[in-house]
Amino acid sequence: MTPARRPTLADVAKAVGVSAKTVSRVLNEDGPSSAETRKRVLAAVAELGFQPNLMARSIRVGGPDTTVGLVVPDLSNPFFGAVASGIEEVVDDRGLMLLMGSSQDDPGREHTLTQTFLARRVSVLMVVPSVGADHTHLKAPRAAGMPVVFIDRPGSGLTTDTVVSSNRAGARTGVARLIAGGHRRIGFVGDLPTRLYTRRERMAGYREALAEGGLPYDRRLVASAHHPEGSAEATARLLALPDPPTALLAGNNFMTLGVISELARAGRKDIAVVAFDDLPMAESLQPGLTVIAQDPKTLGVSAGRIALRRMDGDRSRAQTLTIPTRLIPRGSGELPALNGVRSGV
Amino acid sequence: MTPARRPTLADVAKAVGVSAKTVSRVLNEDGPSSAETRKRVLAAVAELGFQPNLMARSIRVGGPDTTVGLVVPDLSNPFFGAVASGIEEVVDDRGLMLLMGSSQDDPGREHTLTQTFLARRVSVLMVVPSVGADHTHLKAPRAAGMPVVFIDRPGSGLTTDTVVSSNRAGARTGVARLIAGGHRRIGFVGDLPTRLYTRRERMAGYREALAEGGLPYDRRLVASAHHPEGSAEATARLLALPDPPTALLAGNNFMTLGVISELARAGRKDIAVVAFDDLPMAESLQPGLTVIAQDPKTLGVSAGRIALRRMDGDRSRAQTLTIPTRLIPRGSGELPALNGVRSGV
DNA sequence: ATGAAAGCGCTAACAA
DNA sequence: TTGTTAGCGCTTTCAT
Repeated sequence: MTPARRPTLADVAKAVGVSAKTVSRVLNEDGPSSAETRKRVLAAVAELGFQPNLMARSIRVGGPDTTVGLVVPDLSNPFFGAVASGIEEVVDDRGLMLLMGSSQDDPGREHTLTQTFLARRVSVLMVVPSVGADHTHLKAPRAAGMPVVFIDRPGSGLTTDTVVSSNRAGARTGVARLIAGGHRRIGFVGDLPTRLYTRRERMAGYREALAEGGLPYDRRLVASAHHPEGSAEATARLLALPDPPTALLAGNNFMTLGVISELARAGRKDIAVVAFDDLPMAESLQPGLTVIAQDPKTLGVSAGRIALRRMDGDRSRAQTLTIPTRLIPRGSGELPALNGVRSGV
Repeated sequence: MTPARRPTLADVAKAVGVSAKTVSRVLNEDGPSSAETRKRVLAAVAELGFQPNLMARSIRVGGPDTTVGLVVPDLSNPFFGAVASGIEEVVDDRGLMLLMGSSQDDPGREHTLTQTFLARRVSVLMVVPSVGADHTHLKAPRAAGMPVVFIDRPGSGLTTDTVVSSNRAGARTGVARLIAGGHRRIGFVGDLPTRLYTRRERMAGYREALAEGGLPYDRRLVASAHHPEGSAEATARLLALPDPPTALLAGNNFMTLGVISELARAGRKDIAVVAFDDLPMAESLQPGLTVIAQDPKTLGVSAGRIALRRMDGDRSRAQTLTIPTRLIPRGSGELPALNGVRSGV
């Protein structure tokens, strides 16, 4: 059997015995219509299971689609899930939906995705830029009225609204805490690539704190990894140094998993840890994990608000909004520098 | 200044001095075109920053939109992020994108979302059904060729492809493990509402295991909560019973957070725990958390594969696919029933 | 209060 | 190899 064709406005019109325009009027509460016609039209709509074709509507009206295009590196990363949730919360009231795609942090994929979004005439484009991606192709659409917002990292080749976390200050605060606890050798386990904006900023904050504490920067105390497994290995290497760190800064949620896992495996309860990003069971670890919490939902909410303002005609200068991070002390960052006392300068 | 209008196919055609159809041919690699024209067309496209309007295309071609509509309860829940990621992985090759919306487990919102998706003519509709939601309105579109897949829970009022986890067997295996360890009083901390499919199934598995182990079902050992905080309180109540459980089954990831948090707070290392859903730091807890791991990504991948098969014309009977869960022993489920020996029958 | 005709941006079908 | 015409499903404009 051939599948039943989806009914169109014309089908409804024919069924009722009126013109298509009349049906359109009833459904959109456009011009006037008699109670009688209205009733019969609605009956036919229900009867036929008619669904107006929103694409056809968009075409005719000429306006943009009712979607927000969002490019994230990884759909399964809870951080970006929270961002998406924040965006949705804000744009939902305006009838906008989320069209999402993941770039895998690949500039090529990111470009393909943004092009597709443009072709789909999204109302708003939001991007978590990949390292090495260029965004010059977004200039014209933006000039034509489509808001573009960068999230979590600045974009390149386009000046537009941007929402990021206070990465540098957060890292500095966390490391300062460790220094205040007496630690003098503090390691940093960061993610890759090292050119990644958040990595660079957190690294910068780490170095600032060291400088402020009068501690030397020792590049041997800095390790990097892609995955939790790599992070665990990196942690092991750091602890095997002749003059090992007594405290660690974990650079993001994945790095933290590796650091914690290795410390647990090695039974090293003496190593202080401050971690970037809060994690679900952080407070149930022993000791509890001291974190620099980001606020991904607020990143999304802010991005959404800015976009709506732009859609409402705000033509002011592009702004960069920095969402504060928050140090949550839970124990692991408050461990005294016992080893530090022994092996320090 | 009035924003520049986005260029259309006609604009490109005029700029090059050819017909619209020729431009269309070049861009879609439809019929033949001379190398010369092709070059000039592409130049003009780049020059004007032309982006074909995909919605107009869809309308003309008559086919569905190139999107997969996905309704999940909560975008920020990593479980559904993983599901989404699995779907995307599969449908990406076919040029399909994810259009997502969250229902907050509200049947009304779910209905609105699915209606919007229908109006947008999504190629595929995937839904994690809310308790109490009805899906009869999806019958016609499905008959008209739009695949509908239920994920994680069965839908209602529509027979269609469904992908779920082996909730019952998983729970049974987990509880059997505890019984094998000598536990005779085993509590269950489940989520709400109790009518939720996954909750019911896991509860059923819990009871099956008790029965198989020759243990009585004691409803006082069953507690429920919405949030981790509630789960923590529920756990405390269970442990305060005159004849308290010596082991607990945590019903999902949020419940687990509460259980673990309360046990840590109370310093109860003697309570055995098996938890539904794996969690990032489960192995770093002390003892490591024994879990019944679901495979949300595979849920998504399977749903995607089924949908593609349907799009390719598969008209076979609707199938229900059950994705296995996997018990991962890490210590917390292997604790001996010390209290059980003392206070058991 | 309702309808007829034109057109949104694009492509199928048929010429040339 | 290229162009012309018509039409997707809807809404705008202008009549009636």
